Amino acid sequence: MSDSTPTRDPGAVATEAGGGWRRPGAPERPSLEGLERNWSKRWADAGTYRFDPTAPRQRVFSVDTPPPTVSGSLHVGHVFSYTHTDTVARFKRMRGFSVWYPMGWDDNGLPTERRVQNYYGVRCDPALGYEPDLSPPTEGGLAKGEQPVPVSRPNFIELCERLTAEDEKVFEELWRHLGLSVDWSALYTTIGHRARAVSQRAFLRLLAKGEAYSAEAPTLWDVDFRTAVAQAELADRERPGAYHALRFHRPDGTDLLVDTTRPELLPACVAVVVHPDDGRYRALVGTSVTTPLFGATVPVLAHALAQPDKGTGAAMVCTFGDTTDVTWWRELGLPVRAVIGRDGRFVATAPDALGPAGTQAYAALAGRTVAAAQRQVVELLRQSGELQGEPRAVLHSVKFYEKGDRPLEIVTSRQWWIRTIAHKDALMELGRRLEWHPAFMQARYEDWVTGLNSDWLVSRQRFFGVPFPVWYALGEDGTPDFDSPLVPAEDELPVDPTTDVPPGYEAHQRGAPGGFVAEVDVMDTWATSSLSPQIAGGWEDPTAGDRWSRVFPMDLRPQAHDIIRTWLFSTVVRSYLEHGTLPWAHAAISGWILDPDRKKMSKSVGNVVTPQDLLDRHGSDAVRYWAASGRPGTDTAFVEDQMQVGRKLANKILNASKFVLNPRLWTSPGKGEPGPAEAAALAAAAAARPQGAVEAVDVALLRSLASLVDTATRAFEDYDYARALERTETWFWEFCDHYLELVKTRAYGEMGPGRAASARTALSVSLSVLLRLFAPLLPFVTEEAWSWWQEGSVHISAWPVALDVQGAEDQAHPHAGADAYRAAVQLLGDVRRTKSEAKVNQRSAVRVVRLGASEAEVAAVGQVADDLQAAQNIELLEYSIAEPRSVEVDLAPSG
RNA sequence: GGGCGCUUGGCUCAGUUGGUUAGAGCGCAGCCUUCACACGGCUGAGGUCACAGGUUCGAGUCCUGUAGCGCCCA
Repeated sequence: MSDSTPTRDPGAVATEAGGGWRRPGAPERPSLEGLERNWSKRWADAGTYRFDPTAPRQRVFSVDTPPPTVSGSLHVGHVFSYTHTDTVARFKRMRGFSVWYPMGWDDNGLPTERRVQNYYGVRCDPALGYEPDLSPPTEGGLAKGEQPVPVSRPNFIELCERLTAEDEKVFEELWRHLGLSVDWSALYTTIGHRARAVSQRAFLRLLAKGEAYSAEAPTLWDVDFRTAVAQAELADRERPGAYHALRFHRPDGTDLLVDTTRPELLPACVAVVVHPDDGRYRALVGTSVTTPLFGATVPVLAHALAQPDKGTGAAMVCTFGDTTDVTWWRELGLPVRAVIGRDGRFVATAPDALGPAGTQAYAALAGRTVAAAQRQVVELLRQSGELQGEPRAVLHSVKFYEKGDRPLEIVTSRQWWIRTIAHKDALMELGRRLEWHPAFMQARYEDWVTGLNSDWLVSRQRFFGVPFPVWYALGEDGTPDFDSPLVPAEDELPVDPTTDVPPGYEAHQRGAPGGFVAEVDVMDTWATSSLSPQIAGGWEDPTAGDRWSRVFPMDLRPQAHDIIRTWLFSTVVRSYLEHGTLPWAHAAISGWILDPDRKKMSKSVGNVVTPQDLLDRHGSDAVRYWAASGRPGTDTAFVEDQMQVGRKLANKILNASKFVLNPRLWTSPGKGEPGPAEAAALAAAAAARPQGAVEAVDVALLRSLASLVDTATRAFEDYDYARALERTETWFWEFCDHYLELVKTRAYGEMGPGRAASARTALSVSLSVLLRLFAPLLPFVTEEAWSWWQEGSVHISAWPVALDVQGAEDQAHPHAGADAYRAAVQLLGDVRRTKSEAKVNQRSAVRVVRLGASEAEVAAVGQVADDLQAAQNIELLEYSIAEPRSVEVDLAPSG
């Protein structure tokens, strides 16, 4: 308790400070410990980040959040990119938008299947029946040598759901701890009821419009996963192979040499092609040759895709060795002689076109793997003398499923497709209309659209996915009618055709002649996640009110650049086909995290760091600081040093706040204990236009702050959170190191109440503005400091506006005080240097400082002389006009 | 093979229309502690901006080419 009166006596003030002043806001020792737990709970309880469904469209900012795959754990790359999005969402919220910011879990598809297989030690066998109380053989993986237990499809799906539910709890906890300002009531998954209904509804509409269709066609096929694979999931990999020169036989008894890297496909050979301009073979085109070993007669044809400089220039066409074979087969009207089955092994029976000798030779291949069959064929060719010379090793690129281990084969099967080729031009135009951040990422999209060579294959021969809502009528002979699929009404969705019954049929007709049969394929996971705006946003959802019309088209799609050709592209396709529009106005593309050696972080390299551990050791704000330092679209090194820097910054914010909120600054001496009324008054003063700042340096500071507000606002508007952070951070350290030290004494009231008030105004306005500028980036520490003196959450306070910061009348004098501040900082440095070189305390007294400088600088120093003297304990400050500039600092004799 | 991005002190990075002695943090060296903060402060050393040409009064910044790294597409 103090009843002291205003005084200029520093000693008296010190006594007063020690005399029991209480700080109603800032704690005695501010700390970063526990902020995450405390504030994430309070935000959840208060519904701070809840979307306002009544906000008009123009006041809504909607985000199409990427649903992370729940098939393992989140890694630092996730923390990195999700933080980027969160900073933008928080900025927009403070700008007055109602932010639609859902979270989704991608628990659909192959990654989940694989994880469930490994975790529970099971494999799905669709032929088995459901077991109600099945308990899996293990939780946590099989030991070496143990075989997985086969389980039914419903049991398998149950296990998928059980494990993803566990994973999702952990994920949500981590995101809350990181401080993502997600509206958790808007959570979605990609396998849940809603996602299945939306996927099926959207599919049925495309089917009705003819934009989705099924067709029997050669399809890239992974023999291990036993599913079709789409173009977007391909990866070219360099593999060693060998050219084998095979002797094909001409009617005149001479040989035609054909080079191939896949001699095992000889029984599937349907033609030989040469380039039309290749003079060597011109006479052959239109004739026939006989294949070695198998004795099939095949035509020699011309096609521009034949490469004269590759091998002998004559290539055999097989059904099917690669995608070029498919092109030749289609464009030259060739027959199918399939030899490779869906299991990747040679089928049991030889193609009909092979003669008796050929059929006999084929018997040695039946049931073999591709690799074994190749060895066998080469051996037979050697014996028959139809292999010319030895195989020549070559390194060639082979198509793989991006998650697969063996080269893809091409098999003919019935699949579902969504039309893209017919819409190439429109899709290209949509890509141009989308605003890309950074802009150069658009090239990835254009490359992809330009290179599209087939429609989008959406069916997968898997178990854990959204079923196609389709049945086929069976004829009296039991043949399914694939051309006119049976479909459910939209209000029945979602359906599972393997258990539900199509309209007009009874359950007992399943599989019976004249009855029906279910489509057993499921949709590829991208066919569902491409509908993330519709799933989360409430498209055709009666329980969502009119939310859809308020959030769509969305404002922002944030994602990483590696899934531009999949997720981004497919979402554009679905939005275009269903709504005729782009799904969003902006796409913000994050880079990757590289380890300090600039390698991409990945589990296989073993350089992955778990995020929870990072958050525990550095604190969420510190980790966010590191993440927000990574510029949009730029790969960023994982450097823990940066997190320590972030932690220091957070700590500095707490302590600078504590200083500005020191009751000695904002309570009139003699008025007794400060209370809530004073705190409210201070908060109000900080929010109002700072008319009270009259001293030159205070005016200059606020002007510079106003400029910072403009810069940070523009940066955020351009999705450049990194620039906003960098500028704000730089300004803040400058503020602490120079301004704070310069005006400290005056702010304490030692130069009178009027001059103190000017500094206090600048300090409180600066603190208020800084906390808000930092809020999207460092949500925990800013909320903590804000709570010491302000009502409500900083995260729903108004983003600062430059005009309010600098004051209206100051606009007319934009340079007021700037010279004084600059001169003060320079002289401050001069004196500090002298003291540092003399190895004395920075607080030690200076007997005299003599400055000779330009007229302008002398005038400027005159405006801050008192502050300078106080800050550096200078007894006598002399300044006069002189050139060149000189500074003389006489320290007081020690002792 | 086509395309995109990157290359600035030991490390991580700023440097927005080309303009005075190229900046910051970390690290390093030296020094300083009651009065917001030792998760602190002050001071300092350290870079011919990958390389070679060109445009210009002037280039880290624009143009051309080369090299290295990374990625996308074929």
